[in-house]
Amino acid sequence: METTTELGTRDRLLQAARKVFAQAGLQNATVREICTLAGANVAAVSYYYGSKEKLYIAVLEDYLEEAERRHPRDLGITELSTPEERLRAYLRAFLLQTLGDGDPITERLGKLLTQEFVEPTQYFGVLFERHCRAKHDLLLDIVRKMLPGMDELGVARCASSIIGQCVLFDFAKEAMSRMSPDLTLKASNIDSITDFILDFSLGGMARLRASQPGQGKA
Amino acid sequence: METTTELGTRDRLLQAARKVFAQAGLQNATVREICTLAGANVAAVSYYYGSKEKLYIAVLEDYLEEAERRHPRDLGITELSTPEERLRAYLRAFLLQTLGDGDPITERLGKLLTQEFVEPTQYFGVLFERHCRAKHDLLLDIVRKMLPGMDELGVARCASSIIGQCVLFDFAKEAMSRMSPDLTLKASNIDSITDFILDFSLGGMARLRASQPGQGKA
DNA sequence: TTTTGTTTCAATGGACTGTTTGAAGGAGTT
DNA sequence: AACTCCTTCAAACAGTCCATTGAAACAAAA
Repeated sequence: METTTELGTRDRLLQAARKVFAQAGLQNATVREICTLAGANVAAVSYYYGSKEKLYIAVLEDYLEEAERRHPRDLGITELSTPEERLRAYLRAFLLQTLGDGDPITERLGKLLTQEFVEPTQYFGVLFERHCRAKHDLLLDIVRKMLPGMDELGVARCASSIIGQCVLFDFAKEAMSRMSPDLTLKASNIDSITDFILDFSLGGMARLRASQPGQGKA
Repeated sequence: METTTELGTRDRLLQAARKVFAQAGLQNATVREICTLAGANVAAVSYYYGSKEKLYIAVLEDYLEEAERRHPRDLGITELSTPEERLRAYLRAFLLQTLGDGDPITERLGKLLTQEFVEPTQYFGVLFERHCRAKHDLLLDIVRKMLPGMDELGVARCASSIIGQCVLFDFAKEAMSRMSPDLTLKASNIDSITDFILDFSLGGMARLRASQPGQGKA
C-alpha cells in the first residue's frame, strides 16, 4: 500500500530508470546507477522487472502512454474539422510527442524510441504494433481524404514524406544545431515549424493531385 | 610491401571491422571478433589503430569517402543544368549513398553513420565538418536558386524538409517494411522514390514561393 | 506470539570486455 | 653472424557489468 506522495520501490525504480536510460541509453546505463538513484538495492531490478532489458521496455511503454495522454494527435478535432486542420493537429502533436515539450527527460526519452527505430531490438514489433500502427493509420486516413482517387502507394508515400520532415528534428538534432540555431525545434518555435511543414506538405500534395491523371473531386 | 591481391594485416583489419561494426554496431562489436575475422591477433587493433574507437572512426571515414566516390552528388550536372535537374541528381546520390546500392555491407555502414547522427560521439564534429557540411551547402545552394528572394531560414527549412524525406528510409527502415513492402527503398525502386520526393518537394517549394509576399522573379 | 509471505540487503559469482606486456618470429641491413 | 626494426603472438591484466543467493528485516494474518 502506498500513498499518493510516497512511491514504492517498483515505481521509484521506473522513475529512476527513466532518468538514467534517458541520459545514457540502454547500453551505457547500469543497473547500479538506477538502483542508487532509486534508493534501492541492485537486486531490486531483477526482483521487480526480471532484467535490465525488461525494465527498459517498461520505461519505453510508460513514456509512450504518457506522451499520447499529454499530446493526443486529434486534439481539438471534431467531425467538422477540415483535413488541413486535422493534419495540423497531427503534426503539432507528433512534434510535441517526439521532441518533447520542454521537459528534458521526456525529450531524451524520445531519443530512446528513436534508437529503437534505428536499431530495433526484439521488442520493436510489439512496441510498433501497440503504439505506432494506429497513429500512422490516422495519418494515412487524413492524407487519403486530401488526395481523393490516389492509389494507396501514393498515399503511403505522402505520409512518409510528411513524417520524414518531422523526424529529422529528432534524427539530426545535433547536425541542425550546427547548421543554424534557428533550425532546431524548441518550445518557442514549435508552431512556426508546424506551420512550415504543413505548408510544404500541402504544396507537395497539391502538386501530386495536379499531376494525377483525370481524377477530379467526384 | 603487399601485392594487390594480398592485403596486409592493417587492411584486413579495416575490412573485417567494416563487416563486424556494420552488423553489430560500435558497442556490440568486439575487438576479438574483428581480429578473428581478419585472421589477426587481438593486439593488432591496438597496434595498428590505437584503439577500438579509432578503428571505428577509420571505418566510418573510409565508408564516407567511398560513398562519395561511388555516388557523387553532382553526377551528370553541368553549368547548363536546371535547379530541378541538380536537385534530382542530389536526391538520387543521397539515397544511394545513405541507403546503399545493393551491397549489404555498405547498407549497414550507412546505419553506423545514422547512429552517429542520433547519438553523436566526440568525433561527430570532425565527421560532420569533413563530410557533411559541403554536401549540405550544395543543397542549400540549389534550393536558394529555386526560391529567389526567400530568406535564409526559409531556405534552410526547405532543405531540411527535403533531406527529412530521404533519411526516413534509413531511420524507419524496419517500420516502413512493416507498413508496406512497396515503401522500402530498394535498388529496384530508387528512381521511382527519387522522382516522388522530387515532385513532392517541388510542390512544397512552389507553394512557399506563392505565399511569399511580393517577391517576384526580379 | 507464532507463522507466513513479501521485500530488502550485502556479498559474490561468472562472464565479457579493451588493452597491455614481454617474448618470439622474421626480414633486411651492417 | 650480429644487430635492428617491424610485426605477431599467447597470456594476462584490470575493469565492468548483470544476475543470483541466502540471510535478514518487516508486516500482516492466525
